Amino acid sequence: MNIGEAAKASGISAKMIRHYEGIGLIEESRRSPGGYRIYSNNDLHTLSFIKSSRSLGFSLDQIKQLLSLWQDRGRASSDVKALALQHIKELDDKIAELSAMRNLLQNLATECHGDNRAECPILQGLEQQCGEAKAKKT
Amino acid sequence: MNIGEAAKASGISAKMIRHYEGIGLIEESRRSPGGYRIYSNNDLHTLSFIKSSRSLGFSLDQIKQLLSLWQDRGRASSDVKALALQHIKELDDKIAELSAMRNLLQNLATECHGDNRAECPILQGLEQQCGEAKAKKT
DNA sequence: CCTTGACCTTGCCATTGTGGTAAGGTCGAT
DNA sequence: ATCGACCTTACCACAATGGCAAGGTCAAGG
Repeated sequence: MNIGEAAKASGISAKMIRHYEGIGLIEESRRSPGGYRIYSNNDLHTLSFIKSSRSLGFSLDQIKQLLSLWQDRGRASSDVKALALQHIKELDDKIAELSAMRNLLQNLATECHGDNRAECPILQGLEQQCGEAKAKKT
Repeated sequence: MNIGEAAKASGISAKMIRHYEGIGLIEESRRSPGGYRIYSNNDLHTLSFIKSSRSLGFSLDQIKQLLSLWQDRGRASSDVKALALQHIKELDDKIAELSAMRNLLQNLATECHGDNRAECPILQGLEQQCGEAKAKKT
């Protein structure tokens, strides 16, 4: 099947399929005489695996590892689990970070009348030491 | 004060201060005869405001709006609150998305023995319809 | 046989926010 | 005069995705 069909079937855009090939996440596909990429059901299976992994928030780099474990019959499930647990931790950290932001902001917003007067606890909060909320990049 | 001191005092890197100037988030600063940027306490105040806003997860675009409201004596606090509520919604959406991922992944991980055998429910989950987890970009 | 339209190809640019590096200028102190 | 610490601009990079443009392929229908 062509890339368009593979895209539709896998839920990954044609653009991204080409990109994944370019960065070596998937192998270069076979080509038709005219140069069109051709995908087998097996390829589609791989694309779907990638799609699922992306849906769970794994990075392309992590997916590269997942893929090689997936294709390694001699893998230890502990290796997979380690990757998963690490990602769960990343998710938890991010969730905690966002929740902290949310709560701080919610507090400020609650105090704000939200009328046509200029006085505004939200702006006052931002003006002050509000930066205490440590928001680290991950 | 020079950009280095302003950076240290505001918690925003010199690199970013220049960048913010470049994209018009802050005005071009005064310059010393030698071409060095010079910052006043007032400028520092603005930088701190930006820092706080970033800590709460506002985008630079949103911060541009916040800044103009902040500097507008005739603002209505409702406008600020609207911005804040919108951002809270964004945060909530993101948190919900990440939590959904986390929970799905946690379920898979719980079922995985994590030993040296190859059988692995996590990989099996990714292989199957796991893509059900709709993870939309925001 | 030739045209048309749908699909494919590559390649480059944009996004968001931040970091890095390089080549050079400034400044204060010795 | 010189040295080190700081500054300047101007590029490149990341991650993951989208968009556009100029051109090639292919199948169907006239």
